Amino acid sequence: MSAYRTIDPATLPKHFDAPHAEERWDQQWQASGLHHYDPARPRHETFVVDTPPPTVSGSLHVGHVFSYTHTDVIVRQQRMRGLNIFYPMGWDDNGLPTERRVQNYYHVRCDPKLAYEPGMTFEPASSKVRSKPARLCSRPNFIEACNQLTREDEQAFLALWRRLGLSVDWRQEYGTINDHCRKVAQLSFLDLHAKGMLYNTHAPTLWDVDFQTAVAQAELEDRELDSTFNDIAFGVEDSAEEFVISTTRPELLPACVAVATHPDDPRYAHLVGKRAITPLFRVPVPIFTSELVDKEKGTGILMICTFGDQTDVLWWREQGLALRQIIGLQGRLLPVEYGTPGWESLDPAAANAFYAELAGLRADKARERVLAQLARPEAAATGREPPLRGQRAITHAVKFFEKGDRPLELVPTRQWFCRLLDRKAELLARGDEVKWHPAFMGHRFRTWTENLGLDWCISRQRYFGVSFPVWYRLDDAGEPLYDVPLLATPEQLPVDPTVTPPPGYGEAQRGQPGGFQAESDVFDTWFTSSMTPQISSHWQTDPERHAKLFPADIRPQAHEIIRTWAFYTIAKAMAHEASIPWHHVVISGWVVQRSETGNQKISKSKGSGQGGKKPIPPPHELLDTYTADGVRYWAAGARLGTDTAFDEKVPAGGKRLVTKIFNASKFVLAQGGDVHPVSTELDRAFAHKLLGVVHEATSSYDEFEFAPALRATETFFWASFTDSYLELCKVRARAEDDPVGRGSAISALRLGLSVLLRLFAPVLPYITEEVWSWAFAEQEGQPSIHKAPWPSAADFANVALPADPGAFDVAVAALAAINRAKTSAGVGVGRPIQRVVLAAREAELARLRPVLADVLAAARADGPTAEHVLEAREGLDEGAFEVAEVTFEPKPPKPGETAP
RNA sequence: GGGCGCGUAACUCAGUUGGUAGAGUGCCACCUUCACACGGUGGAAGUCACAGGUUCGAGUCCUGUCGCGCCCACCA
Repeated sequence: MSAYRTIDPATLPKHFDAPHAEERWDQQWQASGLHHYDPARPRHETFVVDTPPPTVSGSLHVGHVFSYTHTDVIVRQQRMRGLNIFYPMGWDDNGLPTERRVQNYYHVRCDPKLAYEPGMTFEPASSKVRSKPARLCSRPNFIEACNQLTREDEQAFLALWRRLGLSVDWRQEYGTINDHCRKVAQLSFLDLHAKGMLYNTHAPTLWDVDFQTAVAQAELEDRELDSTFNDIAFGVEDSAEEFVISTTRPELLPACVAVATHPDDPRYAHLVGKRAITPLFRVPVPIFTSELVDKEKGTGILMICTFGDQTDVLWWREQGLALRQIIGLQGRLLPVEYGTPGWESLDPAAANAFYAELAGLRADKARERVLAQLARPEAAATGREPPLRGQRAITHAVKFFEKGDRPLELVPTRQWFCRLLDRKAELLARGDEVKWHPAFMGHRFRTWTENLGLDWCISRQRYFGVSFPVWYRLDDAGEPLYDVPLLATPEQLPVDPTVTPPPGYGEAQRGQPGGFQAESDVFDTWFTSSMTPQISSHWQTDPERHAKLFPADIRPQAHEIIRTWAFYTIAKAMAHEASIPWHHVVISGWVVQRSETGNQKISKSKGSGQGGKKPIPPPHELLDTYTADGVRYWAAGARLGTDTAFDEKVPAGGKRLVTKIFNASKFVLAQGGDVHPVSTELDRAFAHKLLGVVHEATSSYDEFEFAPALRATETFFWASFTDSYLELCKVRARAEDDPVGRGSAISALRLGLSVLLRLFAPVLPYITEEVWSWAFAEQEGQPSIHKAPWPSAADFANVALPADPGAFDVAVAALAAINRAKTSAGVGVGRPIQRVVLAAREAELARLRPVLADVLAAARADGPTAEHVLEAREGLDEGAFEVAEVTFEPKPPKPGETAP
């Protein structure tokens, strides 16, 4: 007969040394290749994660820890199911956030006109340096600075991820600006172009005047601003009549090209077809009707300018209106001259005099100036009264670039677009094909797609990004021919067209008539990010790998980027391969901070500590205080898609759980003896109850819902395992005179601990691995718990069903009744009992008898002279036990004291 | 304006198909107990936002109202 191998608790530390264990196990896992993807195994045995590449902007916050833990918990559970895990990590290092951070950190600005300066170095800028103008550098130098800083930032992220225990296969690491990702993005461009989905055009585009770049619809953000409705009188051509329009943007008056009213509005019907005369500039503009005009808004008649909003663009196109662009790329009013073609005026001299006061001003300053002008009588288009007739304060939503500080303008520029509007139905169908967790998040995708109003603008006038693999031929006059772009060949990629000439051309022809000119724009970062599944699968470069990794299984992400990352990724997979990019989207909520005014998101850009409450500590402090397992416990407690208010009590509870696991494990594994099967009724009933928890946790994980699984496991662990079962079987586990009962208890304790450790392992990788290594690694022949089989009915195959599945709960209830009696008598639960009378209904007493010996032992009512009486009392509730009478042994004297 | 989610103990949150309201923290009392005082036992604490409805029975289903958050639309 074999005996259990035991541990000697004296050889273990008093408390779990989490920091050292975390470092030791992380190194062990890296060394053993535990997290490595095995390309030899087939697709159906593989679980593929399309990990979100975090934006490497330097600030790490608790929100990162939260959502990345979610993914890792899911991944670890899948690994224990025996699946071959593909879990990569990328760094989203290109794009505006990086440029902005580099500008601030090194106090530099990119000037694309400068020449590359080899050997230029970048140091963090001191406050002294910051007080001077920023250093200018060439585009290649600027990109070097970006690369330098992102490398540092990536190291900080990597260190955090490792400590948090993310079971990433670090061999699959990438940065979105690296050669591989640039190549995939450029291949995507070539494929979309070949499929006819791309076009470039010169048209009014959403433009950020600070960042000097176009932006896409998906990057818009509405902000409520205070504004003013200004009532301005217009004249009517060949008439003394006037009418009043309302506008929030009087500075666009010089760009007015038409006036519109509703077709059913009797107030202005007589004006339709005539020409209006603008005040100040006295420009005649057509008056027409449109269903889009709201009769109730303002005065019911409005001016159309190039361009105040999207509706202006629509009317401008439909009506073939004039283009009078006055807002320049930098957001200042451009010089114009009335009296020239396109700028007709009834009084060009006066118009030019007024406009001269405006030219060069920023839009906001121009607004004040125009309003001052409109208050002057000579501004009127007709009559003598000043045209400004009234002002009303309002608040209204204004479109901003989500990263920007000034309202967006609509400025005609040349941009590249990807056609999406004509494929909405297919996009919606793909969205339905994907399973969203939680399901209601699918609505966001649907709403966004249904309301899409613009094709995807994919070009950005920035520097640190992926280049277009495009050049344009120059005609004999040196003008670029945009309609027939020269494309790179796939073999050339990745390519920077500003450095490399197009196929068939020499560098000497750059910028020469008859030669070529590079496209200097870079891709929208989402153009690259939307390829993360293909970046990992090596789409178009490794078909075998691609087939094994695409589509992925899960896409974990946050809900605010459903319209960008999820949407564009679905669009790309649809366009390239008529496929979905992944089978499941798993959405994490936000970490929010409570405040008087409501909940605030812990923002990536703003950092924590908003809202006047105690700031949330940065991740490394949380890990120091609560250990990696404790912090993971906090994150794993949140249901998918649900926002969570950060409360330090929760990770503190996680740390407490870790300590409890440590101590309970020491106790269980210290119990030794000959091996016997689980046979005693109490042990069988305990095991049976645990099997129910296994089923519950497993079905939760089937839906990627780790929180209910953790909750069920934890509840059982505290209430049933440590507080109850350990107490109930403790005496028998040491009984020298009952080898069978003792062996049964020890087997059940070990089974319980083994199963519970494995149920906890995805959430608490460190403590579970630590305990596993003490005994189970050898016993089960599996060195790491993270590759041990996920608990199932197979673990209980050798445990016979209990005669009464509820016997365990009956025993717990009886013991609790005795504990109640001890507490109300003011004695400790460890005090031995002389005599106890336990009352319950006869049915309960019958169920108690098979487990009575364990209950009495746990209650210390099993001494040689102890008495117990079971008293049938039918008046009690079902399942209830009551102590009718109890007397205790006298308290033994403390050493040194004399007995009374 | 439309949609989605949320509203449960002082705080943070669970609550499966409708069947006597739960946990952790905090609070109170007691207990040194041979895994653990980073512990244990017990206790107090809720008009399940509000109002109707369906039902023998509603935190749960239906309708409406209020509050909070988010998504989308409007943006003259």
